[in-house]
Order: sequence, then structure tokens, then C-alpha cells
Amino acid sequence: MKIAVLLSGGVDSSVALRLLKEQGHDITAFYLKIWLQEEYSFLGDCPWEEDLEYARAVCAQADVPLQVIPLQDEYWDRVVSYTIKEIKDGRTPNPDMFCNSLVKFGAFLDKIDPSYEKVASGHYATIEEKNNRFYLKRSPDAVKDQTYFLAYLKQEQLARALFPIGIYEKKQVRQLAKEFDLPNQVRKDSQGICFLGKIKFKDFVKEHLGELPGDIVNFETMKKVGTHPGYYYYTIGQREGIGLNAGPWYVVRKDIVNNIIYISQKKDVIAAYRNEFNVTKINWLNEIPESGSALHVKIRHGAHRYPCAIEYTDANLLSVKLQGSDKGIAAGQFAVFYDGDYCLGGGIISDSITVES
RNA sequence: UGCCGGGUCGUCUAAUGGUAGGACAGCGGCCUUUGGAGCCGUAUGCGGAGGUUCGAAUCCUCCCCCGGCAG
Repeated sequence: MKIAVLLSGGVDSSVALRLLKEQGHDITAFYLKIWLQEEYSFLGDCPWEEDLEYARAVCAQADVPLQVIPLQDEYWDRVVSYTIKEIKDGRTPNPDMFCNSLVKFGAFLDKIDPSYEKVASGHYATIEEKNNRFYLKRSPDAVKDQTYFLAYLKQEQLARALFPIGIYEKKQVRQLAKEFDLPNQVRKDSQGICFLGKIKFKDFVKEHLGELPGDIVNFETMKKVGTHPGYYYYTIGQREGIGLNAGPWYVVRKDIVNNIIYISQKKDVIAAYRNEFNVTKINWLNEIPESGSALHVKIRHGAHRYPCAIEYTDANLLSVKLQGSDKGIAAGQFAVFYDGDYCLGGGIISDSITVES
């Protein structure tokens, strides 16, 4: 089979490449230039050259051709501009969601020869084919599972995707890397927003939006207790950057119009925690679950899933009731639904509601 | 200016003659392909000058500063 492999220079995609190579496929590796670190180099070190070096080394060792595809413009248009707009609107974006759906499995597909039957990546997720439909399933490694970030793919994208390491746990992938004697076998896992690398999110925000001083108000007393550099530096549930003593303090509400951050203490569960929210712009990978379905939901990437019940308010709005509560539910974040190991799809959180206990 | 009260890490607060400790903030690390959260680890302080004492944040004197009551 003719396969395009997305190679990042990290361990996971390198192992994926070697697995496919061993299976005898006709593969070509592609390194996507999506880093905007050249623009942000003054903010910190940029490791992207190192990524490319490793990608080259891996390909040389495996005797696989490597192509470098510049996608910075597409990345800017589809991911970075969205990120900045959302932050400015006081919401909390998830750029990596669109990095997958609009760039890696989006713009990239338009750039390559259609004769590539599959596009493989190093994601921790599995795909099951049933009756000509493709279903996304969780990785056996609950921590590394990346179905959350893939929930916004379309059926056509899923049909063409291949996740060779999806059946493994991280430690097995590390072991395979060792057995393949990969040049990057001990490289640290990447983390953070992919286009920022080591750049701090706060610095990115500052570069694009500057500072806009406003009041910090105690949510219980409604009294001003301090000042902050701008509402867009804060998200719901955030502790860091408040700078007040006698805490810890957590952001519980933002007033964008008046540029006010409301804070509370952790022990104030009612003010700080949320357990009900609405979801819009939903993408279902396959069948649409019925109103009243008992599912699981992830509010963020990670192992934790909440049992939940869903209810359609109308065709485009889904009401979600969590079994449990989460103090970091923020508008703009994604909610991704699961039925057992099947990832059903997800949508964007539009608001959250405090429910009295 | 004739009267009281008070000055301890960045902030808040302990130690009342016997090694200045904690919390929060900060910083560093871990975790995590989003934001956050969480976990671990850390620097920094007795307003100043004298005095009493084996020993002073603590007791005494003076000075400086900040509140408040007098004006």
C-alpha cells in the first residue's frame, strides 16, 4: 500500500514509520513545517531544526524518502488566527484540535498526490472499520490516548487515516524505538501547543494582545482585591497569575465587557465547580447518539472521563450533565464523547452553569 | 506638636529571652501533544542605632516610619 507518513521527529511517529516499513508498505515520510517559531524566536529557543534533524536521521536509517512540506501559511490561517480570536473573545481555545482536523489531516492532504491511499501518524488511537464506516477507538494507554484531539475529524479523514502505534502503550512504543535503534529513542515527549513549542502561552498572548489592566474581584464579597494585566490571560479554573496572598485563588468567572476577573477560594465548591454545560458545533464521527444517552465525556486531554447524560436543546445545541464536577470548564474548550472505547465525536463548550448541590 | 497602638520573607501571619516557622504569591522540576489543574522542591525577612544578657524578634533607650485618639 502507498502510504504517506507524518513524521514529526519524535519517537511516536518514528516508530509508526518503522512499523509500516516492516510491513512492507511503499512509504514516504513528510515533515510538516508548521512551526511559527521563526516569528517568535525572540521569545525563546526553537527546537524545530532539531526535529527536522531527527526526522532526517530516522528516514536515512530506514531508507525512506523524506519530504518537507511548508504549511506555515495554512497553519496561520486555520489555527493561529482562530486561537488569537478566541482568546480575544475571552474564550479558551484548543489549537491542537484544529491542527489535526485542518492541517495534518486537512491542508496536508490537499498538498500530496492522491495516490497515497493512507496517511499515517503517530497518534495514540485506533480505527475500526465496520460496514465501510470508520470508527475511532481509544488507545490501550489511557494517559496517552489522543482520541480527544481527533474527535473533530470527518469520516473521510478517518477513512484515510492510519495510526500504527495506536494498539500499543507508550512504554511498548519506547521499547520498539529501542529495538529499532532509532536515533531519537530517548527523546523527551513533546508537550504544549504544537506551534509554540517551548514558548510560553502567556508570552504568545502578550505578543498579540498586549496588556489591558483590569480589576480582580472577590466573587463572594464582590469587592476589588487587586488588578490583572488583561482578562485574556485567564481562563476558568486558573490559579496561577493572580498574585494574591491568603489563597490559593481560582478564577471562577470573567466579565469580558468590563475586563473583570472574579476569583474565589477552592473550598468554595459551589462557586468554583461546574457540572453542566452546553456544547455547540458538534462533529459526530458516525451515528448521532440519542437524547438521554448515558455516555462518557472528556473535558480535556488526559485519562479522566466523566460519566454524563446528554440532551438536545435543539439540533445544534447539546446540554451535558456531568456526573461529578470540574472546576476548569471553560467556553471554547472541547467536550469529546465516548461510548465505551468508541470516541463518538465532540463539540465546543459554549457556556457552563453552576448547579447547586 | 503634648496621647495611644503598631513596624517580622513580595503579601499575610507565627515564634514573648534559647537555631526566625507557616501559608499564599514567585521561581524551578515532574506530569500532560490545548488552556488549566495537580504533585514535588526551593530563595528571600526581624525598620535603624545603641544598651542589658552567656544568649534579644522578644526587655530598655533614642531615632525613623505607619495608623488612630488629641487638635
